[in-house]
Amino acid sequence: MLKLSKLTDYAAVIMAQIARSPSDSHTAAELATQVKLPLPTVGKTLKMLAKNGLLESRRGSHGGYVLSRPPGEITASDIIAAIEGPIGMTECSHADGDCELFETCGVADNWQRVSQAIRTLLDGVTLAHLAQSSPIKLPVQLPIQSVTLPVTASKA
Amino acid sequence: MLKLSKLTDYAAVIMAQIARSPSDSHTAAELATQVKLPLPTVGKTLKMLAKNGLLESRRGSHGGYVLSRPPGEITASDIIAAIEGPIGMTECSHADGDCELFETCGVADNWQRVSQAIRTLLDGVTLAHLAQSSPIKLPVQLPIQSVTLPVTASKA
DNA sequence: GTGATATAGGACCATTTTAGTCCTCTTTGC
DNA sequence: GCAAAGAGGACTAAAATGGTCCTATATCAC
Repeated sequence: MLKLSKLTDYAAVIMAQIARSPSDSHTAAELATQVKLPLPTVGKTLKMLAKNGLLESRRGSHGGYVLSRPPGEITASDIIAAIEGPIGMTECSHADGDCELFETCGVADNWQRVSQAIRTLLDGVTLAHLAQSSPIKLPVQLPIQSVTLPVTASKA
Repeated sequence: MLKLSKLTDYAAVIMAQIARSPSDSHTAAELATQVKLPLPTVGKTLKMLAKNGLLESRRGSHGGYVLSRPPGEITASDIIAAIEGPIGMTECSHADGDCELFETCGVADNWQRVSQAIRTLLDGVTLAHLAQSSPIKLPVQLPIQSVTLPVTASKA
C-alpha cells in the first residue's frame, strides 16, 4: 500500500514533538511519555535518527536529543530515508542494474520517473510542515491530469 | 523504502505488456514467457488484476485476458491498489479513526495530505505512460519547493 | 458429449521483514 | 564514585510476502 513502516511513522511523530520546542533537549523517556509509545521503541527510533544525522545527541546526565537543523530544513524524505533507507518504488530504483529482467521489463524508466516525482514531493514537505497543525498545501493536486502525454501504446 | 511489493511490480510489467497489443487476448502462459517470470506467479497476478476489474478474463480454450479499459484510462494507482489494497502512507490514512494515538500524534492531518498528493500523482500516471518507452513528464518536479508555508513550529 | 485449454479460487509453506525488547558499554555531570 | 543518559547490538516473536500447487469451472472444437 505504498505504506510507511510503523517505525517511520513513529519517527515522524517524535520528530514533530521535538520540533515543537526545538531549542530544548529531549530525553527518550520524556518523549516516550509525550507520544505515548513504549520507551525501548522510542529509544531505538531516536538512535536511528541520530545515527543518520537528523538529531544531535548528548550522553550523560542532562543529555538528550536536539534537532541537528531547523525544522524547516529537515524534510519528510530525510526522515523516511533515515528509518527505511533510500526511497524508491522498485527494486531497480537505486540498485545499479543488477535486475536481470531489465530487458523484458519495459517500465523501469517510467517507474523511476514516478519514483523521482514522489521523492521530490517528499523533499518539499518539511518537519515544520508536519509539526504545525494547519494544513499544508501541495501543488500536485491540480495540474497533473492536464499533463498527460500523447497516448501511444496501441498497436492493433 | 516506500517500495512497491514485487507482485505489484510484476503487475505493472504484465499490464504494460498487455497494453502493447491491447486488442489481443493474452494467456497467462504467453505472458509468462514474454516477461520471463514463472507461470504460477504470473497467473496469480493476473487473477488479482482481473478480480479488481483491470482485466477482463475469458476461460476455456481461446481464453485469456484483455484490458478492461483503454491503457490511457488505467492508472498506476489502479494497479497498485489492485495488488496492495488502498494506497496510504500511514495506518490512519484510511482507517476510520481507530488509532488510539490520534490525540498525541499531531501529524496525522499532514501525513494524510502528503498521502493524498502521492495518490493524485499516481492517478496521473496511466498504463499508456508506463507502456511507452519515451519519458513521461510529471509536474511535481519543479514547483513544490516554492509552495512552502510560513514556518512556524518554533517556540523558544 | 468428450477432451483439451484456460481461468477461478484457495490452501499451503518457506522466507524475509518488521516490531519490539533487553543487555552491556560508554559518556557526562555532580 | 554514582546516577543519568545515550550507543550499539543481539535476540525473539509475529506478520507480511512470495511463490507453488491443487481442484473446480467455463469454453471451444470435434
